[in-house]
Amino acid sequence: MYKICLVEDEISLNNLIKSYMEKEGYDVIQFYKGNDALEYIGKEKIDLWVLDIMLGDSISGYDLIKKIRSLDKNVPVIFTSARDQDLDKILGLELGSDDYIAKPYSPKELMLRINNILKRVYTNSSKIKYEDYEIDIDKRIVLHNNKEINLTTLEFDLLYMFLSNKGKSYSRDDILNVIWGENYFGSDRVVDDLIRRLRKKMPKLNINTIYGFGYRLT
Amino acid sequence: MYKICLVEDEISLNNLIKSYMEKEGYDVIQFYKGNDALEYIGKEKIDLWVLDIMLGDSISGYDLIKKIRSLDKNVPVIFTSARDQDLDKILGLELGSDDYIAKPYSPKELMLRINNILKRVYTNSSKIKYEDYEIDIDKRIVLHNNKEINLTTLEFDLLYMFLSNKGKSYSRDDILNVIWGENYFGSDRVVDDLIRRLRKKMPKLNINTIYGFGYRLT
DNA sequence: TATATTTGTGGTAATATTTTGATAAAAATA
DNA sequence: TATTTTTATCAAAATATTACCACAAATATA
Repeated sequence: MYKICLVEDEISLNNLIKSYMEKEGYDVIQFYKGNDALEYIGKEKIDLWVLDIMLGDSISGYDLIKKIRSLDKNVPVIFTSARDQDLDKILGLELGSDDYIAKPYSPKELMLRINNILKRVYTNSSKIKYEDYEIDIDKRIVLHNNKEINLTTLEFDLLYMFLSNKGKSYSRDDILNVIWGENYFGSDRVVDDLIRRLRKKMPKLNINTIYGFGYRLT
Repeated sequence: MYKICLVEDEISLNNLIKSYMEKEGYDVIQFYKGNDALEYIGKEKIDLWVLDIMLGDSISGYDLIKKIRSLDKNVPVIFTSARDQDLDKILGLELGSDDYIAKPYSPKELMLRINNILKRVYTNSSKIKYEDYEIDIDKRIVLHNNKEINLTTLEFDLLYMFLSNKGKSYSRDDILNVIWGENYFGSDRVVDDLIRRLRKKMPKLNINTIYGFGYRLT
């Protein structure tokens, strides 16, 4: 069950939205005052925030998002506001904010957004297709005919490196730097073996060997 | 400044994505309807298209891509879709430098893809043309009539040396230093043979022999 | 802590590339 | 033109690189 924290100073609107949310099966924490919300941040794990920007209070939605982001860079946040300038400002400073909605809005519209975002963030994510493979970057899963191929961390990192720049040739050093990091000083034979393991698990992957240089995915 | 054309019929998603794009500094043309987009194609130069496949309209993403490709074979296109089958179909018909992202996606992920593609296609364009040859430095491949010519590491390095300073004359020692490095002390006859091999694989390359000195590409 | 999984290592086999050395061809020189 | 010097060509030999595997070490998991 998702836990949503709702911060809205218009009491009747706040209560109305809360009951909609509960009807959808969400667990709702509600605040009417920015101050109370500010104190609450970090106390419990929240799956989604709905923040009004103007809170008729010394604390605004801006202050809240700052504290939220300092603790969690990814949790989705929906802003609501009556003024377009506020939304522009939020978009200017936020890349993590997943949505905004202008007031006045219909509760139904808000609920649609909430459902979408929760689905997007928590259940679905970005996929890449290659041959018969379906690679889910966020979940770090590879499917082949709907069957999961179990890749280790290094194997997945390597795959991702190849996919993020299809066709590019990587030298052994490039690969060592990307996968093992700058301060790895072991043998570069590990690259060969990692390549071998990835090839074995994903035979349809077209990994070319560039003799004397490195590898590339075509 | 890159110009992106966004075609998406979900109005709120369209607007959200548009503001993300604008925040990244892109110039955005947005369409909610396939028909409007179809009419627009060709009117202005677009650097990247983001097309939803299902447009809830008589016109679909397929129709758009067809017209786009008839005018420009290379412009990058990102497709979005809620259905895997759609992506499969697109994969079947499209070979360009495209990308696909399944709905629902996070705006951040889409932005990452966009940034990557634009960088790859426009700034990081490491392609050099010479006669019928197309040399891609990053990929370390050479194409001739879209067919790959397989060069070894030394051969490619030599080619790259010539291309990075077209017309310059290189002595054998120059070449030994660049390709084999300072601490190679074998015979300089190896240069001849490497030249021979490169000439054989790329006959249209105009490598002149400078009697008593070395070689140059004209 | 015990167990399972993942990652690194070293050796060998398999491959691909480069060098060598011999000879032919071309260019310069006298 | 004859001679010398330099370059082109080729294939076999030498070398370098990569694939593969089994096991050890390290790391994560229960």
